[in-house]
Amino acid sequence: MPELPEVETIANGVHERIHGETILSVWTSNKPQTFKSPPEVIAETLTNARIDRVHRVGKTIVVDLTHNKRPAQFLIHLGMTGRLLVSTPETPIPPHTHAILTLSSGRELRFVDARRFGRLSVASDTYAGPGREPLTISLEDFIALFRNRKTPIKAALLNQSLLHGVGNIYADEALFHAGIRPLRHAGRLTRVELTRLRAALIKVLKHAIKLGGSSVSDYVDAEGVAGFFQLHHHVYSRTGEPCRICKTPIKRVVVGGRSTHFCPTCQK
DNA sequence: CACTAGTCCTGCACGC
DNA sequence: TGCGTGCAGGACTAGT
Repeated sequence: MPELPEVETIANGVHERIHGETILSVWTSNKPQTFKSPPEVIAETLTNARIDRVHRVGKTIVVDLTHNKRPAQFLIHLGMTGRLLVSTPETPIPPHTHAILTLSSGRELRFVDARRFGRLSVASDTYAGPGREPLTISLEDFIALFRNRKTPIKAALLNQSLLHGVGNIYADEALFHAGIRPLRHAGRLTRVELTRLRAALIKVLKHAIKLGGSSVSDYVDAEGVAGFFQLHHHVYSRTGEPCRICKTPIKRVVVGGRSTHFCPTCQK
């Protein structure tokens, strides 16, 4: 379940491996829902394009291209199980491979996605994402995002048109560190609470980026996102286990259709 | 417009 | 051991 820190680490790792290369050819699978742009448009845009930079906007990996001296972008959303692999052609093609880009070095960039929640597309304009970047939004803008919202703060944090990049894990962790219950109405949080929430969110995201950054090679080349499973969650997926601060059992509720974890003592 | 519920998809944990 | 069941969730759609 790659969220902002995972996507950023993967994008950086892929950038280091393949920037400057030219895409020689493109193969796509026949699973239509994987392709938000028509596969033939994707192939046309990518073939003979040079890869200038691989970076992240929200949860989307953005590949900046130059094609016939004009800019273009290849957008990769990993969904739940999407993986980007830089492989040699001799490496067996894993099941659920949906796109293969042959690069000028002879290697291949492969998109593999078992559950098929991932999406591939191309953009001619600069992709800006659906919302605001959690790591750079100002405090005043952050506070304004939640003003008058009646939805639970957890649901608001998952709303990508407000902040993009935050998913279920880091929403729960940020609310824990801010001491705020996930079912609180977003619009009723005080300035002080929202100030704490923004700080907590930035802290957990940056911490996760730091941990992931040291193990890039593990999951770009090899199996899945192993580097992230060692993350030290305080609440996520710890239902019934003792709170790391006060030992109260962590509770699980469903908010916005997502499982949500919190400490009934530490979070008010 | 704001918000919620349902949908997609497959691997895996779990229970008998 | 092996099978069946249910759960996981990001983003989109349809409905209130």
